Amino acid sequence: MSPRNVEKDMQMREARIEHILTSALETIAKLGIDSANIKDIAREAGLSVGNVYNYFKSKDDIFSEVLLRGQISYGKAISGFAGLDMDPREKLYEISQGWLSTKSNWAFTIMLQSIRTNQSVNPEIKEAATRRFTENLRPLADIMRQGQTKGVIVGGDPQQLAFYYVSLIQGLTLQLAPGYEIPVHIEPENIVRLFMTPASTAAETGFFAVKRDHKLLYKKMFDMT
Amino acid sequence: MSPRNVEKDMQMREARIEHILTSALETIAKLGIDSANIKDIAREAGLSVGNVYNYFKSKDDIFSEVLLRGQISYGKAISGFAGLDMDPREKLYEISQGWLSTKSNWAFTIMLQSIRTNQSVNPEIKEAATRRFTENLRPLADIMRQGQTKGVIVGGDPQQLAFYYVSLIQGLTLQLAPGYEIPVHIEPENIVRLFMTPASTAAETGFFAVKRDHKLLYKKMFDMT
Amino acid sequence: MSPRNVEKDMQMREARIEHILTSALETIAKLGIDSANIKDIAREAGLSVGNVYNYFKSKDDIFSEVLLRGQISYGKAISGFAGLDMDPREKLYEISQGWLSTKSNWAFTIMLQSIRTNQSVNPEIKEAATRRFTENLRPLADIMRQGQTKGVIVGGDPQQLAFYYVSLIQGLTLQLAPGYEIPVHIEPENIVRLFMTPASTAAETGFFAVKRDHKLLYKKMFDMT
Amino acid sequence: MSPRNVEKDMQMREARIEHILTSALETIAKLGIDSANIKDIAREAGLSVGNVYNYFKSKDDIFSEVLLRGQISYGKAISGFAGLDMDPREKLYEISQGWLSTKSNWAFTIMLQSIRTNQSVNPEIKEAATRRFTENLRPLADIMRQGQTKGVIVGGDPQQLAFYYVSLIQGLTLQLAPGYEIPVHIEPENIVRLFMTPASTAAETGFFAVKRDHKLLYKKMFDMT
DNA sequence: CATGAATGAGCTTTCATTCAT
DNA sequence: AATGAATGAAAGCTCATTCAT
Repeated sequence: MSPRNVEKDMQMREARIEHILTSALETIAKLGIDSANIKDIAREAGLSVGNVYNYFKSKDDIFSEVLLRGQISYGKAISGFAGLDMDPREKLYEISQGWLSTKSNWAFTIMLQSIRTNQSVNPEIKEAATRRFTENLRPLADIMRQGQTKGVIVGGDPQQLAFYYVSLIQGLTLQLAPGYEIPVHIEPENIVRLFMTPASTAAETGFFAVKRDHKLLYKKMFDMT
Repeated sequence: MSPRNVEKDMQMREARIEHILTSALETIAKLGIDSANIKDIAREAGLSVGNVYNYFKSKDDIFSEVLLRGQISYGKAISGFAGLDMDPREKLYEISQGWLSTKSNWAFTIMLQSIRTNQSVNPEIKEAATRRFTENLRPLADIMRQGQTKGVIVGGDPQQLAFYYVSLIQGLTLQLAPGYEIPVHIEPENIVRLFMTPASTAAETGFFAVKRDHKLLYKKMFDMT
Repeated sequence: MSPRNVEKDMQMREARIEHILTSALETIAKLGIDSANIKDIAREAGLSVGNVYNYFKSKDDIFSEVLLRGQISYGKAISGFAGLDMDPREKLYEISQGWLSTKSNWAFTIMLQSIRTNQSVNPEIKEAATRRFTENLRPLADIMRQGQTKGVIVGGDPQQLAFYYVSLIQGLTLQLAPGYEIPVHIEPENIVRLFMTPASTAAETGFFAVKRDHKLLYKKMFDMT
Repeated sequence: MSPRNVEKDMQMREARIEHILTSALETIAKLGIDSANIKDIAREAGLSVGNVYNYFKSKDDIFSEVLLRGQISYGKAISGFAGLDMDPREKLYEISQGWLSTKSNWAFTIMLQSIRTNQSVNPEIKEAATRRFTENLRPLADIMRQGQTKGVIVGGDPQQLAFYYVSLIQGLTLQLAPGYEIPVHIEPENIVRLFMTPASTAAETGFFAVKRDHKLLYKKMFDMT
């Protein structure tokens, strides 16, 4: 019937969607979420403005989809770490290191805040974004609990600890936004140490010195899709 | 005509400026930084749109002035704490408690990020905001150092610790943005404990139970302008 | 306080609103309802596009307001006729003559239809327009009833007769749309005769020949606001 | 290749064209003439957008073709009635009843008006639509004349009477547009009575009570293509 | 200083039409 | 013929900023 390969079309379409989302994220990372408009995103993607609307029904749709995929991807990565047989301290280290070294992550953080606090955004989208954020705390709380069981992570409500950890990471992420850097070093091992028990900290001799291709592991987790 | 009148005029003008800035902050807190426009701010201030422009030359001007004054005020408050003769842990507790309990503080955090990452904002303004942020780390680092000297705060570069602390507080502040709350408790004493030494944590028996009108103290510091 | 005359401002504002509505009607009459856009209306009114939005919140708002005022005005005129002490046949004649001789009335008829049948229009607006149309049938039915009582108007449900009469007038109105005229004369007295009883028609000798400044009377009724 | 195939192709093509036109009319009837776009029409027809352009060169082309065929079909039906050996009153009754009971006829009326009043439509198309409308008055005038000869239809210029009759029917048709109904009954016999002579009306005892499958006859006339 | 009407650039979105496959 | 992705010209609307009063 159709002179075109339907299956290939579908694949192309999915690839385009992916491409637009990537371009949107990059545009936000470059221009800031306020200045990033459809024209810029389309240009970044190498498409016409009108064509973008063949794949997404609105700008909000694009933005919330970018955030959605980021949150899902992040959630899977953290869940992956939670399920690994590895020192919980090391898990936190890997997560911190991986997240902070990925250039455009601050854009995700900004988007999450923007979507949650912007009055003109559809309430359902806001609610969904908040809910996914909350859900993503769970695997992190699991890691905290694992650490507490082993006596290497400080006591207290694991979910609250997870919340502090995530807030700290997000806060730091924002400081890493391009343009004007803050002249203070960020060292993942020091971040983790804040959550470690006295004994654990004392005993730890060169724990973090272990060589490992961190990025690879983190990336691997992210690709556990 | 008389010098008295001129002076009084100046005071009136300064009061107006203050009032507009307050209204701007409240509007942002209410509507989000994207939706807050001049008309809204003018309405909140009870002024006409045109009249607002008699006091500020642009919207960006208002926003960066709001941020500027917030940063200065915050800096003074922290410096005030740094100079006090008080247990450093208590200082951190007071600061955490005070900051997190002030409703519209998340708006400052959003503004700082918005100004720093928005491409259309004047680079000088961005640079200034970043610089002031960095400067405000110093008194906090002083408090950290005081704690380290007394052996109650964990070791490491005090400025880095201050940076982590501020990032954590800012990250938490964002989660407190109105609309959709995250169902996790935030307890200032637990935040401070993350930065305390083993010994300090162990010895601390009911340390934070001391009754005090925290808000009053924090407010007092903030009003040291 | 205000250096401007507030009352005068209000009057100006009302005049502007009126002016925009008139311009909108004229634009529709000139270009057709499909082609009439805000830019055209603004140009016709001698205003900038943006300024139009200081008086109306949307294009639909303008259109439905035009229709609303037209319907109200029409309703008042018909009610006025219904209350007059005058031969009902003459009332119908006046109404027919007056309505058909007003140039832009076809635009009202088109608008009513457009608003009622356009899926993208707010349902409340559609409902309101339909309701007002129905309400405006009543005074016309009163006139029919008056005629029936005097034995000069044919029998049957007065409201149904009114509905037929209005539909006929509206149908004719549409044929009068500018551009390409239909080469058939429209004679108000013949229209009225369709609704007259045999006796009434027979007895009528030169009834409609009576000289009168019809337009004046009709206009007068319209201005009974 | 063979002549047979060419002929069959032509038939297929004509069937497609017919199908698209029907789909266009249904889409307009469903969504209103403003909202009906090519994508909707193509979907209704079960074709791709691009393929529709293999049969029509523009949207206006489709619309004016829908109207053209409707007008031709209507003209043939009326001419058919004019040529029948039947009471003229009955002819009018059949026409009224048939036209008003066909669901999507209001769409034709709207289209006629839209095309005639829309400035962006090709003038030739507008002129043609108006001309055909005028031509279609003739057979109706013939029916009026037949009635006048028999003394059952009121006097006056037959063409003018036909014009009134058509306007009335069109006016009523618009009121029948879906969405918000006007709560007034429409009774075809009452419509016809408006055009009947006193004697005719008096003598008529149960004239319209004659049972007949009206729709069938009307349909039959319409299919005289 | 005070007002809010006025401007116009810029944004998001729609859609008839074209075109590579 | 058949497809739907691609285009680009508009449309509606918003809003920071200016300006006559």
